[in-house]
Amino acid sequence: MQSQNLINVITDALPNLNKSETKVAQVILSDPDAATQSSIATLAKKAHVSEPSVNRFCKRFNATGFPDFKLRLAKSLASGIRFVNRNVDPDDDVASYTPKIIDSTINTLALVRDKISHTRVNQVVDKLIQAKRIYFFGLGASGSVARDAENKFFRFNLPVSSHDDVLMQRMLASTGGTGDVFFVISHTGRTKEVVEVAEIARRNGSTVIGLTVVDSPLAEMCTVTLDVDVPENTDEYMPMASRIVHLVILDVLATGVTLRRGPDFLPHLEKIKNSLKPTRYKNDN
Amino acid sequence: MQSQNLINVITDALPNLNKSETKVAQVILSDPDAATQSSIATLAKKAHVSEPSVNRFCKRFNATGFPDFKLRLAKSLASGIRFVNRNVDPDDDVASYTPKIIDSTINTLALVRDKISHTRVNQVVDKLIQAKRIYFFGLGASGSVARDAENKFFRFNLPVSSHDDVLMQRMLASTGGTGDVFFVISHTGRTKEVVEVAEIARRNGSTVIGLTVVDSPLAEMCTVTLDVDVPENTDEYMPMASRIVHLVILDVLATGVTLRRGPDFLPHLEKIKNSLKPTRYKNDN
DNA sequence: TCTTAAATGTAGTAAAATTACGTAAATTAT
DNA sequence: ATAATTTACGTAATTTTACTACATTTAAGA
Repeated sequence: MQSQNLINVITDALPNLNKSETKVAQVILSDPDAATQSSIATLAKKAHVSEPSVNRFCKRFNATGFPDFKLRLAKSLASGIRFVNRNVDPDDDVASYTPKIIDSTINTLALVRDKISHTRVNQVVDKLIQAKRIYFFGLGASGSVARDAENKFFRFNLPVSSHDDVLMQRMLASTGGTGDVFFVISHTGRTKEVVEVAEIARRNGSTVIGLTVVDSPLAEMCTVTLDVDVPENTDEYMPMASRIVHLVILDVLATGVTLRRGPDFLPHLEKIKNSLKPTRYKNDN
Repeated sequence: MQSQNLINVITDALPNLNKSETKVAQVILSDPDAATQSSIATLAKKAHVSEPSVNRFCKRFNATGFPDFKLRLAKSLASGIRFVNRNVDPDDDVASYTPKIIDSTINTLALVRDKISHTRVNQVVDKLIQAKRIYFFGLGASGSVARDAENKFFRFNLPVSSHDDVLMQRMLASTGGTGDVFFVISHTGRTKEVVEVAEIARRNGSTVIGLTVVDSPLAEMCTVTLDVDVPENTDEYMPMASRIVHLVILDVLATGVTLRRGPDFLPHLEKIKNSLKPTRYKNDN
């Protein structure tokens, strides 16, 4: 993997290096932080090798040159990198598992940020803008995602509802038609009931949007799919990141819709916000 | 603070910079990763300023010079996290607002990771382990967080329920007692109804756990509070990050409980996982 | 409007990194 | 063992990059 820690890479490569490269490696490993702040000349001196040797050393590790190498070394040294991609151990204490779980969520989000299709997002926003009515469907953990989505989207002055009852979902899907958008959320994309509901809705001419996994049965059934390629967690201790990802994607969609509505729509949002003020103790925003 | 992220520092300083420095800042913030790989000349060209201006800019941020500045920038960029705290503009397109929203969520999570009190997390896990029964309470957006929590915690073979009905919450709070844990989730910590419910539960001898804001009326009412110091979003376009944070904290708590239960408990979790297999199309995990 | 200070740019200089090339060491084949 | 060939390493020149000193412009204050 590209994001593998440079220091580990160097340590691993140590036995395969030749004389002068080993000298350079040792100097860097003995004080990587100092290395990031030295010039090629001082480093060469410290390692008792020539400058080009240091340069060649850098290129061996896929850097374009010495400055690039230092940059990558600096990134490896950054504090934020700590727990990246590490799983929770059965004997971890709070101070260990807390950042691990949060970091793992952060990494997943970063992945989604870089991979999500903007075209698709746009298409979905299009559909949501055109909708006369929106239904959010989800079962299990996706049920609360659907509910959260309802809480976000009712603000757009549209009939919106969320459902986690399979029978209810079937009935609604079969009564829907043009102008109705069924927004189906599924962590696996393979739950039979969910796929069937999507099929029913589709057959009746409704728009079906899927927030689910690439190439899943559900994805194939939808008008547009926002397929998220979140790595499946095999670890028992690790929580499901897809819920979080789905929520954030719904945030993105809601923002997309708000922007399309234009600035004239903002007072309406403000009104909703203010409606809650009397329910709160003072010193509020 | 020294470990403060350079990008945040630049963003904060933005209003105090003079013309050419602002130009430089904008170019760097718009693509920090590119900045770390450019020479002072190319950066100066991009920002339409002279090279010494870039150099002065770097020195203003306590760097010894341009290379040192790039190094520090690189560290801030480590682990794929862009800490940029840019807001969504009314005329942003998908490609702009999508990463902005995800980055903002990531940024908030990173903040929580560094600030959350491990002692408190431990205390809450203690209480949850000892609980005979757990009620998750939340209104509005926190309602779906509560529901998600229920979906996670029922796996521990405990009577668990979630409620978003104020009357129901009051009744349950007043009938509770020792061994009952009321887990109250609130974005603001100032919703009167919620604070009252917490008070009722507390009076009846139940344990009240708050997932809410520091120094809020709710926080003061609780046996233990996990107070999250998530920056309030004033921007209309920006989604509420606290929901996500709350969900992730609940992930952390659930993991804490799982670990305390020990390895003997894993087969039980496995059983629940397997129970869903028949509901899915094949080729599943 | 003049004075002064701050901001920015120009041009020259120094430093750093890279390349081309040559020599030395090591490896292989004879 | 020694010649041939490859690989490793260094020297020196070149190029790129960063920095400094100073000049010019712009803005602010009197």
